[in-house]
Parts: sequence; structure tokens; C-alpha cells
Amino acid sequence: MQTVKQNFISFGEHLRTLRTKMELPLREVASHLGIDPSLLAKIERSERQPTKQLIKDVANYFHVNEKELQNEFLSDQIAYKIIDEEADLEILKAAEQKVYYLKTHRNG
Amino acid sequence: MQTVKQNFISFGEHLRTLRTKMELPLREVASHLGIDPSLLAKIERSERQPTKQLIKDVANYFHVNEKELQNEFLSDQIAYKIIDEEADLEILKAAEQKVYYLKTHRNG
DNA sequence: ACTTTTTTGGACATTATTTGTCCATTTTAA
DNA sequence: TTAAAATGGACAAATAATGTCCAAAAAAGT
Repeated sequence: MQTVKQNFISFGEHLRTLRTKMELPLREVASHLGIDPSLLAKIERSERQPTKQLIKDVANYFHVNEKELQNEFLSDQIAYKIIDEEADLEILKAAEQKVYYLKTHRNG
Repeated sequence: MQTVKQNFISFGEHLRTLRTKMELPLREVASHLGIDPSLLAKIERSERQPTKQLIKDVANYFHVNEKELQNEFLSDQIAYKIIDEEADLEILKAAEQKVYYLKTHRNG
């Protein structure tokens, strides 16, 4: 049996899942991460954004892959942006092309 | 013959193309747009971001589609973000799924 | 070569946005 | 019903972005 990855879950929701599965209160986890419990709660609810350092700390604390968490957070940001700019999903394809273009044309 | 759309061109580059094709100096266009020539230059070079109002003004001034310019700018932002976070292009798919998910789950 | 116009780019004050904390209130569970 | 946990608003502090001014560099014109 393998884990089914639901990649429409936000970083915050994922974080909350990790925490609640271990039955830890905000207080406990926040303390280990060196932040205020209220801030942790806000991050879980996507009312605040995690810093890179926090993502790293979360990955260490819960023994999950850091890069995966980073990607998760980044895709959140992109999704939210598209929604509140009411943009067409087409722009993702355009963005992809731009990434290719920019990467192949770096330094010249 | 139809126009070939190169959608890896940034908003700024597009703007510069529009301006130079009409052989207008920064001074001239900036004045019509109500901004400093230096700011316009920076926007053309993607050193500053256009406001929504400016995108609208640009669309009017050059008689081009506003929504298209908006999308162009937005895809720039996403592309730049991916590049400087050194993120995997996979996240675009994840973002797309999140958009679907969030849109279908709005209000509940 | 000289002058004028255009463009670039740094410095900087201003404005806007985001962050993290505190604390009161609400919710949950014991 | 009381103790612990979670929420959420307010707010100061930190950070980031904006737009202007101006001097220097580059390009165009004579």
C-alpha cells in the first residue's frame, strides 16, 4: 500500500495534518519551531506565509522532504495568484515556456 | 499572414516593442501614461512592475488587448518566481490542480 | 568633432505590504 | 466547569516596492 498524494492540499493544511496526526498542540510545535503558537496557527490556515527557514525547520521536525514542502508552498502561491487575479489557466503554459526560454538564454 | 505570437516575451519587452515600432521616445510615451520616463524604462526592462492601471493605460494607448497584457505580465511573474526559487516545473501542474480544487470548493 | 536627445541606472524618500506578537475571546476536551 | 487549545483582531516593527530626481552613458543628428 502506498501513500496517495493529494497535491491540491495547501502547505498549511499539510502542516496541520502532520501536527494533528501526532496529536501535538500548536504550543508544542510552535515552541520547537521557535515561533508564536498564533503564528503557527495562521500559517496552517494560510493567513501567513512560511519563511524558507520555517519550511526547513518543519521538514526536519516532522521528517518530511524539504523540497516537497517548498514546492507545495510555491504551488499554493501560484494558485492563489491565479485565482485572485482571475487569470486564465492558459497563463501557466505561457509561464512554462518563459521558464524554458529564460533558462536557455541565461548569460546571453 | 497572421501574427506569430511569441509568448515567451515579457510584458516589458512587449511594451518596448510597441513603443519602438512607433518610433516614440520614452519621454513621449511616459508623458502620455503620466509617469516618469525613467520608470517606464525600468518597466520595459522588468526592473519595476506595472500597476494594473498602467497596464490598462498601455492597452489604450497602443490599442492592444488589455487582458492579454495582464496575462503576459502574470505569466512573467510566475516564470520569474519559478526560476529564482529554482523550483521544478511540476509545480505548475500542482498549481493548476489547486486552482480547480479551490474554485470548485469555494463557499464551502 | 560637437551638440542634442534618449536611455540607463543609482540613490533615496515615500508608500505599501508583510510579519510576528500580544492578548482577549471562542472552542474543544477532560 | 474549568483547563487547555485554537482563533482572530489589533498593532508595532520589519521588509519590500514604488516612483522621482539626477548624473552619466549611449545613440542620433548636424
